[in-house]
Amino acid sequence: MTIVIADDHPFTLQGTQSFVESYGYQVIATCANGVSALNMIQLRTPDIAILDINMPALDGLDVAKKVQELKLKTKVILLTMHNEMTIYNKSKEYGVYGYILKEHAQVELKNCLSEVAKGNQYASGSLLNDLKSVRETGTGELDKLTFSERKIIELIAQQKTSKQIAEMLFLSEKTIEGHRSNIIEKLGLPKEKNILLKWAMKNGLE
Amino acid sequence: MTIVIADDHPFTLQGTQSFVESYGYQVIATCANGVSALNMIQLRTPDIAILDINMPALDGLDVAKKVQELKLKTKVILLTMHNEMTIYNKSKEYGVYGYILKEHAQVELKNCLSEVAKGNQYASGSLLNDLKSVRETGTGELDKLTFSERKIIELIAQQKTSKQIAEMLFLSEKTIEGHRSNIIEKLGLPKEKNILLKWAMKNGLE
DNA sequence: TGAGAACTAAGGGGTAACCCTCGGTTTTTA
DNA sequence: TAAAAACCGAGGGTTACCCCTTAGTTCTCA
Repeated sequence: MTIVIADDHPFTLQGTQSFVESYGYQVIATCANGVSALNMIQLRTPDIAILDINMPALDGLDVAKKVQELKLKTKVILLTMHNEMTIYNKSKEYGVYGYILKEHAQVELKNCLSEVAKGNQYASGSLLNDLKSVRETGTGELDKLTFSERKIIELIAQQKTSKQIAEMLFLSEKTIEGHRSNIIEKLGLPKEKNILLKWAMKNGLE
Repeated sequence: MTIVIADDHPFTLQGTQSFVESYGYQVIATCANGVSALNMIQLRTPDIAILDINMPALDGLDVAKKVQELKLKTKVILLTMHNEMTIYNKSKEYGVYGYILKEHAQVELKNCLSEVAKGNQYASGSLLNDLKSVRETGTGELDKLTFSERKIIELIAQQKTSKQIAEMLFLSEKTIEGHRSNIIEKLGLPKEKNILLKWAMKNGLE
């Protein structure tokens, strides 16, 4: 089984490599960014590519997308610092085989590798717990909103005022204000000034 | 020369250790968090402690502060993902010997270690360049602010209102409002509602 | 020692985000 | 078909942020 690893932090790259090799897997290349990782994957089509999500220029998710588009047989495993629901959803969309938080990476990656080696998809247990808690408190709440409400909260996240949103959607400012109140109530947010702006920015809807 | 390393990401921890050891230095302990790092430093007083800044509970900066307070002879080197001026300033305050960005950690740490081994302070060249560029474009703008202004914008980023800030600092609400205006002017921000909140959240001051 | 910066504080004015209530229309769905 | 959502809009109110000006104190530094 051949493996390519990409991470922009040299230490993490080296650490990941030596860890993977300590379990007897063969690392055929390491890359410091997404572009060279993609090149290497196209050139050598390894069995597995372990990619950091946060890389300059082309990130791990972009590479996963490209791998899918190019119909390469390489299975992608993503490593990430942050457990964000949106990234997790996208990664499923791009046919990623594994998604691992760096915090509990040691055990996870070992299990993940052996599962992926068998051809199975892998979603780590602790990851699911983490994501569950994220869903309960955070971005997953968006499901409760209607279509127009979601459209509006996106514009709020883009720093638009009610007046601007009203103009863009050809509606009255008062209508937008009404929607705002409904959104706040549905999300169970506290009664504060700019609470929607804060929420939208915190939940990375930009 | 004895070395202790602390990082909450196992791969980075392992990578840093094997890197340091490859140059013939002796790593006597590795820690997954700041608390155990501090314990280890007090117990063994190594020559050098290489600490990640972003760790849960007690971060690298906190440990550096403690080391200084306890008058330990251990020299602290900080590793960081983000190049923030405020952290750099604080690290100087706490007598930190080295401050290195993980992006160009390999060469940097090598030089840094050999310099610190000689007893010299080390500030990396590329770091200075990075910090300069940061100052010109983004978060570095904080330098333009005075001490109290910086304190206030931090609280703004923590979602505090002027009233709350006033109570916390035992000042008049009007004083805080005055500071807000000064900050906006110094940062050259446009005249919009909540512009400071937006700026602080965007620039990750939480 | 005197100018300038920083810090403190006040008054007064504008706007936007939020709150509440009340109406109406359309679409969905039980 | 009737109730239930969703959608649209209005009036009236509170509050927080921002703007402007003025002004006294303290501190630093040339």
